[in-house]
Amino acid sequence: MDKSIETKKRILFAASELFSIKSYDTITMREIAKRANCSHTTIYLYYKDKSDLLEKLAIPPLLTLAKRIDRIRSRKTLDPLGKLKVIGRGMINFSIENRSLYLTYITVNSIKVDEDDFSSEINAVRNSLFNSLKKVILLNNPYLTEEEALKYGRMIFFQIHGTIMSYINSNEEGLSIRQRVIPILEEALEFLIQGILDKAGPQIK
Amino acid sequence: MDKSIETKKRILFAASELFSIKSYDTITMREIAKRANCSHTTIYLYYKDKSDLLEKLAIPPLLTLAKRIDRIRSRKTLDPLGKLKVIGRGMINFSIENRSLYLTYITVNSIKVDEDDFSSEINAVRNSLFNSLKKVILLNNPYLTEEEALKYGRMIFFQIHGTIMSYINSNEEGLSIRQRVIPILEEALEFLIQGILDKAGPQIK
Amino acid sequence: MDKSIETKKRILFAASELFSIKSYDTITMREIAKRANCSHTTIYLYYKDKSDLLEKLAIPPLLTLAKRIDRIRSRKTLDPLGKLKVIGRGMINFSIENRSLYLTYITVNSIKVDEDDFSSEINAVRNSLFNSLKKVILLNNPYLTEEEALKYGRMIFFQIHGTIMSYINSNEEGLSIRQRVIPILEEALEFLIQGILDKAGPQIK
Amino acid sequence: MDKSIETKKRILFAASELFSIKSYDTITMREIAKRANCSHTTIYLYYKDKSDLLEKLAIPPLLTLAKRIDRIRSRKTLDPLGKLKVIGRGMINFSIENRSLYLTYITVNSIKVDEDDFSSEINAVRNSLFNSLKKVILLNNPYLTEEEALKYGRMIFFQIHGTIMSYINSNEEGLSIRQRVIPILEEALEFLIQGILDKAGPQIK
DNA sequence: GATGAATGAGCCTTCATTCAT
DNA sequence: AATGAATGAAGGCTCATTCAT
Repeated sequence: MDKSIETKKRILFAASELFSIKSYDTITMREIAKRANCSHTTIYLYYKDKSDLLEKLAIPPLLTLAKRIDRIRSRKTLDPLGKLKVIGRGMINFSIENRSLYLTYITVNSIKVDEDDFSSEINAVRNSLFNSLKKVILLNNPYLTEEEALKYGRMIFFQIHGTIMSYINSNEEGLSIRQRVIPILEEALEFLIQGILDKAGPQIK
Repeated sequence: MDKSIETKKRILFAASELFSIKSYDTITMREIAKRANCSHTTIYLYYKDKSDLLEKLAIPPLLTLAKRIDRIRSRKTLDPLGKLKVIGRGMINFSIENRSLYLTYITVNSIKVDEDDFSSEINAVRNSLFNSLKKVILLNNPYLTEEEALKYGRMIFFQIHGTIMSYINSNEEGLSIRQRVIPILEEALEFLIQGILDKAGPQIK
Repeated sequence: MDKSIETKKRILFAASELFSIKSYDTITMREIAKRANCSHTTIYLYYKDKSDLLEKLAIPPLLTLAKRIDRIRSRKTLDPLGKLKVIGRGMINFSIENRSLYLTYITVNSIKVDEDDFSSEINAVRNSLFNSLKKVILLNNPYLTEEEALKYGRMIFFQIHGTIMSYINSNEEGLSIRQRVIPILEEALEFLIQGILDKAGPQIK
Repeated sequence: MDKSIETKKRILFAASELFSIKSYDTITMREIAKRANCSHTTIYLYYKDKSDLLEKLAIPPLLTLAKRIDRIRSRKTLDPLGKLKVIGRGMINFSIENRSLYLTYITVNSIKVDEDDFSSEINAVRNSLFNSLKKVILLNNPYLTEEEALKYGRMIFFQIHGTIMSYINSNEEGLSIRQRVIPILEEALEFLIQGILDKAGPQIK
């Protein structure tokens, strides 16, 4: 019983390691098995098939990210802009640690999109992510209409997403990416928030 | 003669359509052929192999885009911010028209990067694109150091890129995308440029 | 009219050149066409298909060889052993000039053997060749029974054939082959004929 | 375990059968598989690829033959000519039993000769075979120079080789071949050895 | 609980061959 | 008389997946 659980974990871990450096299509079951130190047939004991394995793999980190963002949002010691920066950094870190999963969530490229279970789950998480972003925007400028909040939520997301996409498929080291990219993102967030404050909240004054 | 050219085009178009929704590895020659309404062997009449097809597919539109941006940059009747907005709109239009390819250029996902010919060509164009962006930034704020210009060039690019990536894999209509996305992008560009002016050029005042 | 014949010839020549350096399977119609400076479809104007081309190609040289051997056999200025040597040399030359045809005749490997027309024609020629050999043996020792003549004909043929097979698939230069191989063959023929004289014709004495 | 070994053998056998009647290029993996009563993919379970299969196929029997010849050479109860005859018979038997492979060794037809591992191994064995032959010749006439021994070694080999080549691609029964061919070969060997003795060793007298 | 054995589907590519001009 | 366009069949090979133990 114990052993079985351990094997299952080893497989998941091996797969996640691989998914973090290679894309879905280029990963083979045998490769995963090798890393997990078991036969490739053993994988089928625990996972229906390759895409099942990916789902199982993908959901938890996504949830983690969503939770993490939520937690940041409600942290009291941070000012609204600070929160946004931390979130941005969090997403960058996440994208680096889960390189090819990130792509998977956003560009549902490789996964059969017709498997509703999965894409709906993923969509749920994605939406919760958007929502968090929107809420933080509202924290920054509480006078925004719902519509404006949505719009600026997207704007911010686009900036973060674009940043991430610029390296997501490269082989660059995580550290090097962070050093290069985080300062740019933080400054961009400052600018954007400033713009949002200036333009959309004259009444604050 | 006529017919042959037409077939070649059909193949190219089919491939580009597919490349717009799937990654290199998951696209098969037979799939392309089916879409192009010809036999998969016919493809080999016009393209050496799969990777050749991709190259042929990618380079020309990229060049067009680069040229277009360059032309905008040197237009005299536009103020610097206006130029940036036009460029942003241009890239969005391009990404919609070549939904297919945009991904390919930026996320060199699938292509064996060790094939120098290709990646160098693509990189060249990509760099010229970056450069144009940088130059327009400098037009907006001539007091920037080279380094700052580079940094803000990237920042702007990330915003545009992120915007584009948000729909590039969807099936949404071009018009609908434009309506939804261009206002956000233009406002974002305003904010960013404003930030760049405020922060990096206090001496202007 | 003229032109057509010329094209046909060019094709045949190109094919024969190729067959002399490569094996049937590795030669492609396009390759032949290229060498013949015409389209590969043109070949089908003159030859039913690839194997037809080979047949047309194979018979004449074989006939030539058979005739040549016959002529040698009836040359008056040569003693019987001399004739055999000249024949041996002739076969070696032939095998060098028609490297891959030689193989084809003897090891009917590549050609569909069920095409009776061809194999029968080839067999006919092959038999006439054997016959010539037998007759020369009889010239050397007229006291042989028919059966013995057949047997020694084979023996001689085996020696020649084995010699040829030793280089037929190599890339060695014709000249080098000749220098290396002809002396051995001639001496072998001497020995064999001597043996045939000694043993099978004591009555001559 | 047992089963796997059996399958592997079946594949090897099927391949060898095919190699005995067709050339490397014309044999397909699927064809082998059909004969071996398994899927063509199964072959890849046991052999890296087509050429690997051929290697595995070729080396062992060749080694066996080389050893066998060596053993004959050093047998004390046989006179030199007798040894040669036994060797000749051995090679004929071998070629009949491995009809399949004989061609492969000698006419390295099909194998990419640039794969050094393989051709070197095969060449090694082939050379050892030649050497054995040479040594037996020297046993017959110890007064030969090294060069002469080499030359006569070849001569003998050509006779044997030619004999074998004459039936190697036929469907004739082993027994029938032996009856037809061995007497001829033995007599040929007698003649050749006699010639070698007469001519190359006058000093013996 | 785990695995070795086996397979079918499918991929890229080549080639002889036919069709239409 | 000749050719460019197009194709089906086939080949080597890989991979996810199933079966039997």
